[in-house]
Amino acid sequence: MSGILQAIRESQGQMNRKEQELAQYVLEHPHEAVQSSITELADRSGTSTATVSRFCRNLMFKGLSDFRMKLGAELAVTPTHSTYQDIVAGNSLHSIVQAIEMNHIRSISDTTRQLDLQAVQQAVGALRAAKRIDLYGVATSGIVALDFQQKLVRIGIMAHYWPDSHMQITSASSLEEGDVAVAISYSGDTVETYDALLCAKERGAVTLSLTKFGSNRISQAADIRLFASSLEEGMRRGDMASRIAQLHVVDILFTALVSEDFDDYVPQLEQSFQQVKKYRKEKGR
Amino acid sequence: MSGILQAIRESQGQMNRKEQELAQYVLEHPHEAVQSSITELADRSGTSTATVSRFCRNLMFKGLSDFRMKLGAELAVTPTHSTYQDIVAGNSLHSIVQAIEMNHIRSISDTTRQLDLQAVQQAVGALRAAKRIDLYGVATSGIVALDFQQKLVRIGIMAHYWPDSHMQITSASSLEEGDVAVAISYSGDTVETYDALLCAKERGAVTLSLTKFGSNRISQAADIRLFASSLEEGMRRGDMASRIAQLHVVDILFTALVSEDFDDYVPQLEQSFQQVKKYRKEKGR
DNA sequence: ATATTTAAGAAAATATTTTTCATATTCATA
DNA sequence: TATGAATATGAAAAATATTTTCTTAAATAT
Repeated sequence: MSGILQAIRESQGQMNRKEQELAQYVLEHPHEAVQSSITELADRSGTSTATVSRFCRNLMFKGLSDFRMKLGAELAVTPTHSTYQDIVAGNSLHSIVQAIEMNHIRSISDTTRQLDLQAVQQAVGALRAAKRIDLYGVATSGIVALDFQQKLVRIGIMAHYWPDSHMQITSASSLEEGDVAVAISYSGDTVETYDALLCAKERGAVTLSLTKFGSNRISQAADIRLFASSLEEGMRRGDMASRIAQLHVVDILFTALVSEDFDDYVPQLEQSFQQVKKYRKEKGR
Repeated sequence: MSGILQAIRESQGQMNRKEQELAQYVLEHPHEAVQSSITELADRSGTSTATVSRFCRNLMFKGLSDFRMKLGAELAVTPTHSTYQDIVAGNSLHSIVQAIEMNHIRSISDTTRQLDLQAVQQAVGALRAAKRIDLYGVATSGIVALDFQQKLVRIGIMAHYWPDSHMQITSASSLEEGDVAVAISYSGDTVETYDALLCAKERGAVTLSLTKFGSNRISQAADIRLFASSLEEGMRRGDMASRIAQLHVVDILFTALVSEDFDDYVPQLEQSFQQVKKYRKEKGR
């Protein structure tokens, strides 16, 4: 099942009654949904145009056309890698390997399909302009934050990540106007991460979120929202693919950043690489 | 090139002057074209909305939205270029996104292709049998190690990762026979990681390596060798894909481990998930 | 039981797309 | 070269589609 449909299914429970009905219709007839106009969609799902419009906004799309475009793109993807596989007891090693490969590849391409390039562009602009960048996240998302920090530091950007969530807030509280705070959370509901982001926002920092698709507190609070698609519910087995998808987005951000200031950053990257190498050599081995 | 773009190029010669100009714009900026409204498209291509509308009908689409939908769907299909893409200065955001997607997907499937299932099986056996598991790695590979540690701890396995490489050796020196030491290093040459692995080996631990493909000191020293493929290119820009590939292998190991002892581990996973949730709830939000 | 909040559709306001229509341009022919 | 027919094109009108506002109904809290 597609990342967007999966996201709809996951958040269906939190929706209003009519939106649930609409969600149901979309889940059952995704192809019709992508092709019909708002009136048709409203009629067929037994709702109203207003509800359809709100439904799309609530899912964090820019509107119906945006929803259509992105779902359409996802549905178009070749059915070779199409269905996410679940992993259960006593699977053969071979089937496990295949399932994981499929899930990872799928979540990377789903994430790419629904990526909002304008939001990416904005994010890159903000990151470039920032004097300082703070990263927030815990557990699996903390690892993604740490990864991003490493990359940023390597090109000489002052980026901070504290594994301790109190320190995350402490750090947020010293941000200044124009700095950037990046909140990473699969669910988009992690309390600690949300708090740190709010604090950063109060300080006047530009806030950026990287969460799963759909509506959630963290992305709602953020100025710039990025989404990583993933499949599974509830983060139990799920954070494997979601983490890969998040790292994928981090790589895109980072590469775009480097690409924009190629002449500044690439020598930096090269230098940090060489310095580490040299330091290690001198230690005598 | 996509079928629709190809068709446009082929019939471009027979078009009216303004439609040719529009066709040119679409050929040069297909992604902008699918996203913009008719007014934007008319403006950017230096034509009028009437021309845009007619253009679509002339190409036998039902209208602009139909054209958008179908071109969008075509563009969405991942181009299956088999070669890794390099990222250079001033790339368009879109080409960056495509290149990264391609590289990541490619490195995941390459890694899967060359994975030695017997080695994986041995690794899983050793990990299951271990009283304690030590993980070694620095920088990007340290993140992979940390990720693996988190996963193992979640199913109740005593796994250690120290970001400090002296502590890695310290930890290694207290391993015992039958414990497992996992060394993660893209190059396979990282001094600190190598030292920790050697130390673990001396203590009688089963040693496991996760490195790039080919011969390198760390994998030579290890009892069980796993390889993650990636771009060659010396680790500077390459470590994006290599890290994804390494995490992919980690996921395979972890899933295989869980799958073998499903009834023990899955409740553990579930419990650790619920405990975190409960603890967070109690904090009152 | 009453106030307050929330949900949802009708209708109004916007925005988008298509069609019509008037004009400009090209091309063939005398 | 002049003339008329055919075609191309954009402005504006008409038709559609989408979003927002406003009102009422329903749910929830006080």
